[in-house]
Amino acid sequence: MVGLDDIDKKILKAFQKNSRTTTKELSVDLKLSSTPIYERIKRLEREGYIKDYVALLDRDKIGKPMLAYCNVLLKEHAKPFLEKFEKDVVKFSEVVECYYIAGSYDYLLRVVVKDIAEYQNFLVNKLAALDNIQNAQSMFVMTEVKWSTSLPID
Amino acid sequence: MVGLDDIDKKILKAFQKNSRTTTKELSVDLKLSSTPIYERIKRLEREGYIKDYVALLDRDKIGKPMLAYCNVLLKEHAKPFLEKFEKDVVKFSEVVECYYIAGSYDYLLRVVVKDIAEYQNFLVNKLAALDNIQNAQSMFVMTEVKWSTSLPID
DNA sequence: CCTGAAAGAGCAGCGCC
DNA sequence: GGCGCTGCTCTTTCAGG
Repeated sequence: MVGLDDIDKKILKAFQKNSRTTTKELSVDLKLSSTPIYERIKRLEREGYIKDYVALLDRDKIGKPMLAYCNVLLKEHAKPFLEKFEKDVVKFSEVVECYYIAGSYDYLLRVVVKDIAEYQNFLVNKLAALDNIQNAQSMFVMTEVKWSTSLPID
Repeated sequence: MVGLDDIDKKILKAFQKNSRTTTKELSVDLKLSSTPIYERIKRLEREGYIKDYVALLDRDKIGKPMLAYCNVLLKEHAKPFLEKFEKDVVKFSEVVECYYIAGSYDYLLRVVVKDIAEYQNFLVNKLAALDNIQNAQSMFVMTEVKWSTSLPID
């Protein structure tokens, strides 16, 4: 992590928790005026340390309380088959994350749905409807013990 | 998802993509003045639809390019054992997410680290150092095919 | 539940150290 | 690098339909 001093790191840590933190607040905490804070933030955005500012919503509140992870094993593993699967799977709105993984399966999906019926519909009519699916194993989340978009900053 | 009309949903969708969207921009898109937009946003915050505003950072840039999911199986499954494990695991800064799951394992962890060495240190000196760990199976992410904090809003 | 205006707060640019 | 000033934009409030 070359190119970041302690002040940059503190700005990033603060923004990971709450991106509405004002330059004024930061300038008090970090004992600087707001100009250098402002310029550091702009630099962090420009150089790509900060990718996005987003609102995090409550799954229960917006009617998608069910969360599952789904391990997918393909039949064919040549590159065109992987690309086809990836192209198809990213289109499903239920799939909010998809990873190509090393391990006993090929892909890991994070799937957000309303209920069991919607999950089953996803599995049967969408995922399994793709060709090249060998096997899909679902892990239903019972408890979200920890969830954070904050990355560790040493 | 009772209690949300189309305008609310559009605000939430916009904010999931970019929380810096101004009430002014929204007021143009949604053909309203900024007052109702503002009041709707405040209501969505107050009622908990919007949980947080955060900055999303680039893992590579901040020096944590390696991502793994780790399935954990415990030895003992009585409630006090689960609670003990959860209490311990949330303390690890590498573990950014932890789910109690139904399936062949007990927990699924999202682990963010610098490299293999840091992962091994996590696995051997932190996770396996807890008592009650029966087995831990790692899935290393090779490609992040899709990643989004945006939830589907019907 | 909305509009429009007006005050308040924070951002962004500039000259100087 | 950082400071302080200044204009500008967006947020927030409020009177009125």
